[in-house]
Amino acid sequence: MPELPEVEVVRRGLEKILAEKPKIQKIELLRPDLRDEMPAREIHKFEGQVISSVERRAKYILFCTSRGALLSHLGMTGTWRVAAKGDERPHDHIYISFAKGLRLAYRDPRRFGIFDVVYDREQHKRLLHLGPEPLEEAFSGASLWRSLRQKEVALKVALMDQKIVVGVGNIYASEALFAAQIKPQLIASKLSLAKAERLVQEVKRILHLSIEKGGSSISDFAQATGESGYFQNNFLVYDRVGQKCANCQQRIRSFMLGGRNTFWCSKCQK
DNA sequence: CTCCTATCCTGCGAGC
DNA sequence: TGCTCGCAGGATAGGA
Repeated sequence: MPELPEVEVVRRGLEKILAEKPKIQKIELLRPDLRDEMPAREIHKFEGQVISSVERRAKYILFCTSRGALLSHLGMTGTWRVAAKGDERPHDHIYISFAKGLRLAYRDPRRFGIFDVVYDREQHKRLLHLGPEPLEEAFSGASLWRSLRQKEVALKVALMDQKIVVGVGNIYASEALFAAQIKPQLIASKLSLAKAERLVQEVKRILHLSIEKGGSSISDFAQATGESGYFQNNFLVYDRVGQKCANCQQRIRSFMLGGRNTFWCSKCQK
């Protein structure tokens, strides 16, 4: 489900919920594994710790304490919510309990998510090889262009490669390429510097706009606070096969690229 | 190395 | 209506 905007919106929701820096009373793992086995022994060491901040790196959420952090990745279907006593649902896999009956629940039907501990952010294997944050200045047209020079894959595939830039998934890759009027199947190394500048500008604009709209609520995505997002109403190509392009009379088309459905306008995107 | 494919898992909607 | 099939926001192991 979640690409950078959705993860950032969830992070902000959790930050608000945990604003008073509560102490973790109890962590319950309702099963041993999500995508991977969870390090139960290490996770339970966080009981008694205070969550001092909720941070994000790429599509990962970090519940930070003075002794390290709990790392959460939402996979395709992961959600965090406040679950009062009695509010248990199928596919709830983790409960984190605090004082005053506050309890966070992690629910993830497909279990593609990750829950792990991080002591050294520079060393953790999931964080080690990540590319730049798209909303930071280090991610520029020039930097993207440089990192694509040797890439002989389709531009959309490269844009979704977390070593090139983090946080951009299947929806925002299609949307950004449409906005920049570049065809998804263009070989990445063939992208001109000028087009790279344009693409970076559109990636940043779209991600910012989506965060502002609360992310995209397709299927059952919701913020940690339970509200839904509205950016799905701004999709111009994603999941719009057969509908008219916003710029021309052409119908939006789709095809598989790197195993992922890819949406584009063959007239606008060159 | 780089690139591509299959795979993990459940739910849901399309089509018969 | 009820069934089967294919596909869904991600990431990675393993083969070419």
